[in-house]
Amino acid sequence: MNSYEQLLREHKIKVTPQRLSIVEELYGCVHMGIDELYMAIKKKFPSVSLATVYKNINTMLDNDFIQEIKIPNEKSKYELTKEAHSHVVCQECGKVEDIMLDLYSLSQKAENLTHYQIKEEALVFSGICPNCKAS
Amino acid sequence: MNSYEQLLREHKIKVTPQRLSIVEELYGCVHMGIDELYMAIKKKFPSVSLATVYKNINTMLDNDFIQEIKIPNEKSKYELTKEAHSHVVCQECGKVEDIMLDLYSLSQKAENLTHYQIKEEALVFSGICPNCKAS
DNA sequence: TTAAATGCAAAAAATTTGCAGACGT
DNA sequence: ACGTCTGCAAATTTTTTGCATTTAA
Repeated sequence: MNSYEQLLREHKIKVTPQRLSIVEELYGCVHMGIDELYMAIKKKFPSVSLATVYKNINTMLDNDFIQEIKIPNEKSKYELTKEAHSHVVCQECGKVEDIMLDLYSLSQKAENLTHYQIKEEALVFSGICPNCKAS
Repeated sequence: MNSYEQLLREHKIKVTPQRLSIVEELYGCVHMGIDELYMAIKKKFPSVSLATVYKNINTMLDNDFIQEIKIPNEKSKYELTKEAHSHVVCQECGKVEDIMLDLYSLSQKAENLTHYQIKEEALVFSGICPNCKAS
């Protein structure tokens, strides 16, 4: 049993070839949108249906196996769930990168200012990546 | 000429009753989704069409008159453009509040870590608002 | 007067659902 | 064997577009 299977089982998600393809695609800090994912999977798995991708994305979201990243002015992308982190997205090419930042004190400030009980934070920086800066 | 008209003109947006309704609804740190907005406007303006609301939202986004707020697990809401700020959203009732936080040093860190040139930041805290905590 | 906005209906895009057959456990 | 997943098609939902008419400047 390979590690992708293991990952799925740990989240109580039944292992199917289609689901394994999704994990393969997203493994290793990869961020993809539904269409990207669909087309990528279709290459190795031509019979896959878009509906199946949607269903599996929803299952995986429900089981906290993947996360949706909502990006200003762009469509959402998805990633495998890992420790909380923030994102940097390139406004030119759309590339997304993970970034570890300590948001604790900000979160504290937010609680003090609003009296909400803060449970999570979503932080997305937008800018220009080194590649796009060069060209 | 009232202040809503003025606001629109400052952003080079032609003044129409439908657009004035949108401004009235959003004025004063109000955050609303498309449907909410549509239904609110329909009350004072029964003939308004959903297509018009979409078109106007898009025009206003293009002209930087309003901003879209992408919220985890929820539909987007819109607000009048003002100085950069962050948001706190209640996971129970969906209420959104503005919050001023200094993200400068975080943004610097993000630049140092990723070598992106950061242009903007979107920060949304999710939690439970004081009202919902009480009940 | 002229370009742009409106409302409607239709079209397109995005997402979900129902179901028969296939598959995982 | 049982319940779940898949693929397909159809149904919804969301958003955009085309066009005739009205309206703002």
